[in-house]
Amino acid sequence: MQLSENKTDVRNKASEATREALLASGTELFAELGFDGATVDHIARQARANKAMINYHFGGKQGLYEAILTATFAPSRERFDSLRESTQPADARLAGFVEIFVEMATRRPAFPAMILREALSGGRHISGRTLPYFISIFALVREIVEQGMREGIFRPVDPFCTHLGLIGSLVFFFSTAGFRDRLVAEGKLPLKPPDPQAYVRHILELMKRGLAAEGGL
Amino acid sequence: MQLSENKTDVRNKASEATREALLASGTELFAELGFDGATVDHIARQARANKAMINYHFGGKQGLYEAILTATFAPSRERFDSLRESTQPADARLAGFVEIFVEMATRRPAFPAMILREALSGGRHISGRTLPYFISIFALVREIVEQGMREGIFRPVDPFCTHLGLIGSLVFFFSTAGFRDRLVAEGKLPLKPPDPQAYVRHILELMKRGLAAEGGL
DNA sequence: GTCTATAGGCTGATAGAC
DNA sequence: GTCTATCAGCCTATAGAC
Repeated sequence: MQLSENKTDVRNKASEATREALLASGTELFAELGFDGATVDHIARQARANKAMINYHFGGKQGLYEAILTATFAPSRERFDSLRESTQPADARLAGFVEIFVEMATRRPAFPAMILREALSGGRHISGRTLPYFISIFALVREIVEQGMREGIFRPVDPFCTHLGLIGSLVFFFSTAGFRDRLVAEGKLPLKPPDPQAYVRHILELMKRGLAAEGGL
Repeated sequence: MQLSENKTDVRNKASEATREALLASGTELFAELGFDGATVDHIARQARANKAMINYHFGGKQGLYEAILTATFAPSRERFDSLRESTQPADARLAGFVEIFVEMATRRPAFPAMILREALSGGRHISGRTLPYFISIFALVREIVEQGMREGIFRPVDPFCTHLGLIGSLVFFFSTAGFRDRLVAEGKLPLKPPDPQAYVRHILELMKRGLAAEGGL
């Protein structure tokens, strides 16, 4: 009995390992090459797994893609939910949102590029059930801005514009980091690009000053 | 003689027409589906042209792609060059840059998505000669910010961060406009998204307040 | 669970008639 | 310049051995 369990454990672990390897290489290659650009052959080779394993574990290329999207969002879902119910002032909540986003982008560097590609192609590869979830997370910024205006911390601004401006500058920075690194490595970009922390500090300072209520300075 | 010339004219015009049609449908489909996602068959069909014409006019799919990138930038190239040599104060030049960018994005709505996709995939589909040109245009923002700091109009900020934040929020907004429109049309987004003019005004105001020198208010 | 071999479809490109 | 017909190559997915 114990032996049998151990044997199953080992098998599960091995199975789990190839599953994770496929998720990892898939994330990287989908982000860099897009859904059509990344081939299952390439993904499997990079994961040192067999091509057929993508079918076995995820039911196909499309299944792997969706599994990656949900697997990446899932760990931060709780943090977003608790932020949504937080009673902090608006500026602290806004900083909290950025913090969670940066943490996600740091843990899975390829993720910003994937959601951006999804937005570019009109959510073509996301299932109908997954889409509202993404929208609700990003709408959180909008809610926070509205709260800040009610509290008198922020000047009157369009919440949707503010939302898009913040998300845009964050997603753009993290999704194109690889490109900048490549340009620097090839000597095509003479300047050293900013590191993520410095960039985030810059954006938060810009938002703080740019959104501040007139009397609040 | 005259007859012969007319005949040539007609032929040239017809040829020019299919060329333009291929450029137009290519721009749209590359932006929406990416380089690998858009097939030459699909592009030719949408242009009501023959598949083989892509080879004849542009020497292949790759040739069409590069022709689109240069053809879109070319009309604005002079305006960027004159802005580079302008002696206006930094804040006016920054607004001028945004104006040219918005004009480009309005005339060719699919263009922001194309350059963004290019950045995501590390400039894989741009030839080595075209790349520096893109970089120099976007570096213009950095130069303007540095000028503003020298003039004392802007507070001390990292020019590269400012550059990335502005470009990011603009490119993101225009490249994902189609996605937002689709969500609204399908009733998945309850709010009406901002129109481009309102968004640009918002961003310029945010930058103006966010970058203002301490004593300058 | 993992592998190999292969099916079946689609892709970009071109040769050759008009 | 434009078209049709066709090619070779690559893609995803799967059947079947282990």
